[in-house]
Amino acid sequence: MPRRDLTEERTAQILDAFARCVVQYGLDGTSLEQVAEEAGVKRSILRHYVGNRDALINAMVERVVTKYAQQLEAMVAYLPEAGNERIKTLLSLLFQPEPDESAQEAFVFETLIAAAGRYPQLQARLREPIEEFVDTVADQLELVFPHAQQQRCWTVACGIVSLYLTHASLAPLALPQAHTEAALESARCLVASLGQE
Amino acid sequence: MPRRDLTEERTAQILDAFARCVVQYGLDGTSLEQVAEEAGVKRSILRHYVGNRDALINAMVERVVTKYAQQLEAMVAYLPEAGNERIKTLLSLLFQPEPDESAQEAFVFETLIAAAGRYPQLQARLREPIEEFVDTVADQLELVFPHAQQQRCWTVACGIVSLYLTHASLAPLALPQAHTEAALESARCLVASLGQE
DNA sequence: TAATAGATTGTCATATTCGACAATATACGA
DNA sequence: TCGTATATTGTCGAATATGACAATCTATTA
Repeated sequence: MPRRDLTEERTAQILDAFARCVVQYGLDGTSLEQVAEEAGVKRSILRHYVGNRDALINAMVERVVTKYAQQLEAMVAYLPEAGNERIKTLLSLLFQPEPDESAQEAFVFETLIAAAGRYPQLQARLREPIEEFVDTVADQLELVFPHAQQQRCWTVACGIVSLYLTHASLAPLALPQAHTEAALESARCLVASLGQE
Repeated sequence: MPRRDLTEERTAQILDAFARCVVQYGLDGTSLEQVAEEAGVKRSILRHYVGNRDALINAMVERVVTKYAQQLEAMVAYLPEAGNERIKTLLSLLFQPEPDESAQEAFVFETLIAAAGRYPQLQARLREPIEEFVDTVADQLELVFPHAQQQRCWTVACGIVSLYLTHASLAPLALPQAHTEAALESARCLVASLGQE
């Protein structure tokens, strides 16, 4: 007899709006009023489905972390089987021009990282996706360079992820294409070092 | 007969406070009231010396950019003459554990970068310090590897700067020491590639 | 010491924010 | 069709934000 449960849709709608607001107004500087307007709902709705700011932040942290994991998984699934092409494709995917939306996601993540200094529990929660990203890249490298030391693969993976993160966060600057190419070239250079043993 | 001019001190005091607030409340989400309180002055003082939010933001952009340039200059001046040690010292300086204050500066910079999407004039202003950073590192590399192609040096410089930026912005996560070492090792690997021609 | 330019403080009107809760509307099943 | 659980809207009070400007204080120097 009750009405259809809209919790999931409304929650996603509100958290997406929150992410957009955070870019401009910060994690603690975004008013719930603004979020509601950005989401196109009344503030009472926001309050009803999510709660106060603490609840909003916690919900977004979970959303960001799971989204990250999904994207990573999707990317790995997309890679071709062939060993040679596998790393090549991986690097192409990482260092392609980023859509605007992606830059927003990157900045929200950085905002959460900066907040980790204040909210210690956030530290551990945010370390996970980073570590997982690095480990996943390291796994791919080990597949293609079975003779390389695991530690070397991990180090190179760290380097690649670092290069990618900067690439993503500097996107709004619209630097000359050469910067992206340099990042890609640097990543290739690191990978190549694995084959020289 | 007039009183001593406090414009510089007060402005610096206020802009530093603004930077601290921006980390938590964002560029447009920080109330001038909060900035004034953080700076330990009345809001009227802030208004007197700096003005409204637009003026505050513009002033901080200039401050961030000039600070960046000064720090870069100071670092280069500190490097030893000896060619071998020069790059080694440079990398040591870049990839040492960052003080908390530095992480804050990095995030403020990222916040401005994210805002560059909204304020196009910011784009050009923020590109400068990045380009200068890369060019400076490239210069150091050319000094030590005179036989390497200039373009290769620039590419490696791009990579090193990227690795550094990620290192700085992930600092609040307090990742295991191994990550910093991996970034340093990756940077060394890129540098080493210049000597293999 | 007295005059003065600038520092500092106070206050007011208007607008926004947030939490809380009451009130209403509507889709679904019985 | 009707009851009901849920969605949605409305509103109130306390707190805070902002711009403008008036008022007061104080270090400096003539």
